[in-house]
Order: sequence, then C-alpha cells, then structure tokens
Amino acid sequence: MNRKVVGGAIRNKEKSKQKFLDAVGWILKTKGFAALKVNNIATVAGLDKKLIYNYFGGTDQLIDEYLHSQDFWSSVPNEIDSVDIATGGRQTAKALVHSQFDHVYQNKELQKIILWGLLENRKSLRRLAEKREKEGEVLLKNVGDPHFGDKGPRFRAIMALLVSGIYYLDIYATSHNLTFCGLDLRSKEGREEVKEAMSFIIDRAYLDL
Amino acid sequence: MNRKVVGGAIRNKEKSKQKFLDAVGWILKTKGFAALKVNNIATVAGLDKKLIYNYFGGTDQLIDEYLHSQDFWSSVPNEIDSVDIATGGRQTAKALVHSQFDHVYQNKELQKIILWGLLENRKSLRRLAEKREKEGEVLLKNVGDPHFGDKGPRFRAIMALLVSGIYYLDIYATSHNLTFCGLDLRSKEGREEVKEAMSFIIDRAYLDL
DNA sequence: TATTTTTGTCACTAAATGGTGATATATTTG
DNA sequence: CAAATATATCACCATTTAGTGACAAAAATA
Repeated sequence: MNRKVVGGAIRNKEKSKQKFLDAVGWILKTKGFAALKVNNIATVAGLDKKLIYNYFGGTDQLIDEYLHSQDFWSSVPNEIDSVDIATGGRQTAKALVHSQFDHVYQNKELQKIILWGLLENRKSLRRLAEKREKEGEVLLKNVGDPHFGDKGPRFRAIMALLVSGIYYLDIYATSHNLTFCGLDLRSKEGREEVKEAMSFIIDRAYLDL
Repeated sequence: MNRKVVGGAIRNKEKSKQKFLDAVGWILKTKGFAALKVNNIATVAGLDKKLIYNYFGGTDQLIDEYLHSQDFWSSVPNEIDSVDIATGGRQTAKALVHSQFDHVYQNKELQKIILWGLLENRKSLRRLAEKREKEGEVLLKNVGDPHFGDKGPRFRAIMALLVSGIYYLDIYATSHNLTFCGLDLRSKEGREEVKEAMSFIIDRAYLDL
C-alpha cells in the first residue's frame, strides 16, 4: 500500500518544490538568467541543492518546469469589442499594442524571458515562442485578415514591426538610462509619443492599405 | 636609450595583441559573449592567457579594447541624396531602414552586441549605445526635423519603432526557425513584406503627419 | 511507541575557471 | 657572439561550480 504524502510543517515536498520554483522566478527577475545556477537557486530557496536533483532531476528540468508553470503571454485584453471586430478591429488592434507596450515595460521577468529566448536554444523557451505565435495567430486571423484581404500579409508585417519594436524599446528603456532616437522612453511624454505613433500607424494601415 | 620594439616572426607583441582581439571577435560571432572567458580566448588566439593580463590587464579590458576598436554602426549609407534631403528626406529615411534591416540580418556579430547591450551594464557597451544615438541624432536632425516641425517627436517615435523592430526581428529570425506574426522572416517574401511595410509607414508619415 | 519511509543536510569529489610567479626562448643591442 | 630584455610558456594555486553518497531528522504507519 502506498504511503500518504508527507505534509509536515517542517518537511514538505510540495512546498519545497514550490520554493525552488519561486527561487527561479525571483532570480530571473532580479539577477537575470545568467544567475540561474544550482548553488544559487538552492541558497535563495533556503534548501539543499541535492533536493533539486531529487525532485526535478537537475537545474535544466527545474527551469523547464518553471517556464511551463507560468503564463507569460496572458496580457491580452480579454474584453474584446465585437462591434469593433465586425468593422475591422481597428480599435482592438490599437488597444492591443498599447497594453502590450505597458505590460512588457512593467513585467521585468517577461523582459528577461524575451531576451533569453533570443540567446539560448532551450526547448521550453521555444515552446513559449510557439505559444505566443499561436495566440497571436488567433488575433490576426480575427482582427486583421477579414478586413485586409490580400493585404493581410502587409498588415501582419506592420504589426510585427510594432510588436517587436515594443519588445526592444521596453527592454532598452529598462536597461539603459539613455534616449532612443532622442526619445526618453522612461518619461510619460516619451512613452505617450510612442503610443501616438503606434495609433497613427494602425490608423493609416486601416485607412490607406 | 629605449629599446626597439620586438618585431620578430615568432614573438611579436603587436601581432599577439591583435590575435587576442581577433579571438574575441570570433568567439562573439560564433559562440556569443557568454563564451568570452580567459582560457577560451587564449586557446582560440593560440597564446598563453598570461599575456592577456600582461598586455591588456585582464579580459574586461581586452573586451573593452575590442569593442572600442570596431565601428559597429558604420552601415549608414554614405551617399546621401541632397535633393531628397532638401525635400524632406523621405527617400533617405526609407533607404536607411531598408539597409539597416539587411545589415543587421547579415552581421551576426552586431546582433550579439545589440543583445549584449541589453543584458550587461558594461561601460564600453554603453558608449556604443551613446555612439549609435549620437549618429542617429545627426540624421534625425537633418532628415526628419526640418520637415516635420512640431511633429518632429512623432516622427522620431515612428523611426524608433522601425529601428527597434528591425533589431528584434533580425535577431529573432536568426535565432528562431519560426514565424513572427505569421511571417517567415528568413524568406525573401517575408523580408520583402517587412520592407514594404516600412516604406508604407514612412510614406504615410510624410504624407499625413 | 517502535518501525519504516520520506524529507533534508552535510561533506566530499571532480571539473572549470581566474589569476600569478618562476622560467624558458626569441629578439635586439653592444 | 654575448648580454640584456621583451615575449611567451608552464606549473601551480584559489575559487566557483555541478553533482553525489552517507547520514540525520521529521513524519507516517502499525
């Protein structure tokens, strides 16, 4: 007969596993992925590194489980105006890029993940990229494609430039205290200017494409 | 009396220094900056690591000297159409982003530098960012500002989105064999679509801003 | 409570890495 | 050619890092 799971106050496997997962998140957010070493993770978790091998198999598997447990791309506004969609989805597209611009700027952990994905060939990171791509596909299919017809790819290219620009600019703003194209991306004015630019581009796409 | 510099075929300080600098560039391009370790650099250079300390003071100074010795942002087209500038610089702006889009895609070393700048707070990397910003400022002042007047900042925000989008998309295309917004950024068609999108955006900026 | 099993710690090995003093060799100079 | 010195190598130490076997302590079970 199988033994009951240990649920003591001092020794508790599930809580310990969670401590390791939390440690990964904390290190990622504060020190970056280069600091994700066994000894480091164990110290932050306040537990012995041996447990990482016992419970996960090693740091790689622990990190994979961490990445799998988070939903990094869930910032998509969930209330979508069906009237707007029916008329092409222009406002939805604008709301989307605006909220992404703010969300990525706030979420330092997401920034690290985005950079990490460009640097390392980890299967779980690739899965994250595929997931983002898949969720984006749903939106593009519903928002852009019906309205743009054969100009669909052109609209996609415009959105690709905006989204990728958002990623880079937000990470740049966080890591450098320096302007980009003369804009202070940490200031209210600078960020507002970028938002207006995104709105302008989307408006023109809907009007002139 | 000062001794003449050693210029032998087998032992030659200047050539050795250059070997170390070349090794840094090669490692950066092929393995990324995480592989820039003393032992590694020395092995690639085919010399003893002690010389790195003797000649540069350490890996950090060697890397700084390497970054200082390169002109990463010199891809700006040097033949500028003065007639176009006089009429606002629309074609110049387009040519600029098009050539940047190709240049960053080809130059893997530059890609690593761009990423590195977002990850590490190294003084010499900051200097590179400042240099890029300064060179960009010259262009924006001559190409955009005279034409856009009080809408100058808006045009700068649009260019910021395009340039940062170029960086991210090119690096993404290099590191992932995966679409972005459904576009294959490694294919001729996908890249052409992005260029057309950039042209469209710049055209609309000049016509409607 | 005594036994068994799970949970956790500790001390250790091995490999990788950064750094340096002693020494050997090539090159220049007299 | 011999002495002097710049150039380069080597052996070595200290630190960091990943990984593991032996053992201790807590919790469940009978």
